[in-house]
Amino acid sequence: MTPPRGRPSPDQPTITDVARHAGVAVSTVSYVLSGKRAISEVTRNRVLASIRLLGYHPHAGARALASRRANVIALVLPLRAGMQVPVVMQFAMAVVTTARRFDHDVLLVTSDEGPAGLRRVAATALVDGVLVMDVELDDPRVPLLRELARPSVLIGVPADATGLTCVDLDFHRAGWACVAHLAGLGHRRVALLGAPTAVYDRGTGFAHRTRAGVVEAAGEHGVDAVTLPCEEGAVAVRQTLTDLFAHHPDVSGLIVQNEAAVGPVLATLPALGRRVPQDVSVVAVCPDPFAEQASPMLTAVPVPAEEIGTQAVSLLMRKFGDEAVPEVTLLQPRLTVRDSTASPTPAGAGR
Amino acid sequence: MTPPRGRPSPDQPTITDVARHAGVAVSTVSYVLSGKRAISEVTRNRVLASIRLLGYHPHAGARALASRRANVIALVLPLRAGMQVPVVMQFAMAVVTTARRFDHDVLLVTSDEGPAGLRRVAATALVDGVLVMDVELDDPRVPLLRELARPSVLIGVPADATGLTCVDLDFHRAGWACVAHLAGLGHRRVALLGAPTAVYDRGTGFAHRTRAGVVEAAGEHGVDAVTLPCEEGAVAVRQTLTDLFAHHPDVSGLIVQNEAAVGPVLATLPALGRRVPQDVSVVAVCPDPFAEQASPMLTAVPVPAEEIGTQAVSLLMRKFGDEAVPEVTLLQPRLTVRDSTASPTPAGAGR
DNA sequence: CGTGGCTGTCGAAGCGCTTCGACAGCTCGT
DNA sequence: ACGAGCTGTCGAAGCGCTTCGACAGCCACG
Repeated sequence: MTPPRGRPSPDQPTITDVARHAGVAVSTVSYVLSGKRAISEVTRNRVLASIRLLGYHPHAGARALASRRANVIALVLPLRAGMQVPVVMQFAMAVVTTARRFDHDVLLVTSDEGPAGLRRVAATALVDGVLVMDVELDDPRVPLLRELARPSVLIGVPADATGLTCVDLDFHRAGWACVAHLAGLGHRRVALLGAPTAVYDRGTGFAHRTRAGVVEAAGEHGVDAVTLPCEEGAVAVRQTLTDLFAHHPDVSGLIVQNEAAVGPVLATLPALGRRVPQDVSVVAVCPDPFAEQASPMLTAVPVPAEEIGTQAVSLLMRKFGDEAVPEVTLLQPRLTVRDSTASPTPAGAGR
Repeated sequence: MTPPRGRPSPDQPTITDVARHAGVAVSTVSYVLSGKRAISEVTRNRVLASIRLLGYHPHAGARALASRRANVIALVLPLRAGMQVPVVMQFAMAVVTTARRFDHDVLLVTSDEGPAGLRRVAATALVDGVLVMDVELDDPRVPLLRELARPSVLIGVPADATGLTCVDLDFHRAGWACVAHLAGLGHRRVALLGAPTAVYDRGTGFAHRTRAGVVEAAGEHGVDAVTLPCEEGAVAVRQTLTDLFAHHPDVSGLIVQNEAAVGPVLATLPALGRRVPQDVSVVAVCPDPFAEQASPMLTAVPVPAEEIGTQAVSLLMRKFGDEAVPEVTLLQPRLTVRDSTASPTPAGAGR
């Protein structure tokens, strides 16, 4: 008997309702809201009062249609869970928060939709611009981004960045700084426990760059550096460390860039008879909270996920405003010294 | 000399362009796309060919305006980083993936916008419905959700769920199952290492429910259960465990529900002279990957983040279709036995 | 052979908003 | 006292799409 779905609520008020209620033209209401033309104090107040009273909110679709701006940006995140999850999350939050400050919303897109996902959201004008995270050195989305009608900002730097806008931590320098720190303490043999093999194979920039930085710094400082991938999970980490010390018993400095491995590494070393930092020093490349919650607290180069997110959004907004922006923005790493690094002890060194 | 921004690209094609190119009416193109009216095979093919040829994509805003459906849902996620980050991520990914299967996109909203954020996205018709995660027992957003014109689904169950749609793991039973498992193995004294204090204070449902389940099961099985909050970080965990064993030296079963604490707990116990599982059995409530990567592999009640996400989206879609859905959907926990639990050894028990 | 019911297509009326050009009143400078 | 130049407001024309009612042509039935 009752209709399938009554409309008990007298539908959301539209700008027309507001105009009628305030006794002005629709366009006047629009100008009050956008501020694009001068409106007298009294009229503005009358309109604002009506807006509040009626509980008016402009319809996003209509606005997007008429103004050709959706006020939404897309954020493309890697779905591959496990790895660097906290960083991704932290980053995402920074993006949303910053976007809101610019009066934009954020549409979440997963990497596994691939280039098609990008094309879809861009072509349908669902979003005004795109933020792509976890860009690989030779990423299939890069050419697409170049020809896309909408601005984009990449997190991570592909092999060829011409015509793009990229933001990232300078991982090369980060790796470099870790080695420099250890070398400065007197360590002569260090090892990089890097990302999982799959990450290197994928051609992920930050993994390769860190390694390159480590190798370069090792050369400059005259220390031996062995670099090896490191899978996730306590068992895998233990295996990796065991192997490492079997082949290189005199490694006294460890650089860990896989945040998922940080905990297990710290847990495993004592079990292997190596104390931190007396027998082996550990430097991590990971978010600060991680480093501070570890025991001992870790000397680390923090990954400034938040700052990267903020920067990325800001750059995108500047592009919306047709400003010219640099192709590559690399944030400088700062190494924070905590309790996990020390000069090698003679005993440790003599092992 | 050049105009501020030339329009070298001949603007995206519109439905009108497609219609003209295919020699049909605009409405015909629309019907081909929506399938809401019968279109002859030959016309459809002609239209589809034109669409492909011109690279046409319907304008999301226009579509939303005319059809009153944005095909976007909002996902409200807690910003509080640290805690259960992987679960949140896993969940978010499941939501996006499932939403895409229903041809919807996902707008990311942070909890810290509070009720205002919800109101905004709902009132502007930016989204058709809302998914709210991390709902507290007495959540300020709940009343708003009740009166909102758009459907919503909550992850987590507030104190009063009438008129709402909620999905969650049955944490009460999860806690219950952990105790039952330990009791079955012969443990007589168990402890719950719960969420951080702040989480209980916030009135977060799952924390309270798990504890209640633990307490109830303890009563039924005649075992002693002590429950205590547990902060994050290796140091805090060590402290908590030390205190625990100081006051309750004969606890032989541990239930850990704070996933961030799982690693540290496993690392700390041996250091405290308790082997797992010989001296103390450990059951976790955490995502499966975590449990499997730990060493030893953990007996655990997995948090089915993915299934919850999928369910939540499905329920929301059903509500879009005006279907009736249950107010509360509780997923049943399944306890997976691995290597971290065993019967207490006489020696261990006699401690 | 007329009539009723399909099927496939069209045209037009919006959806709610932005923006452009027009223009009524004013205020000034002369 | 008069036009120039402001200021503040209005009306109307879209933006690109969906959807409703109309209707031409066709088949089949009695």
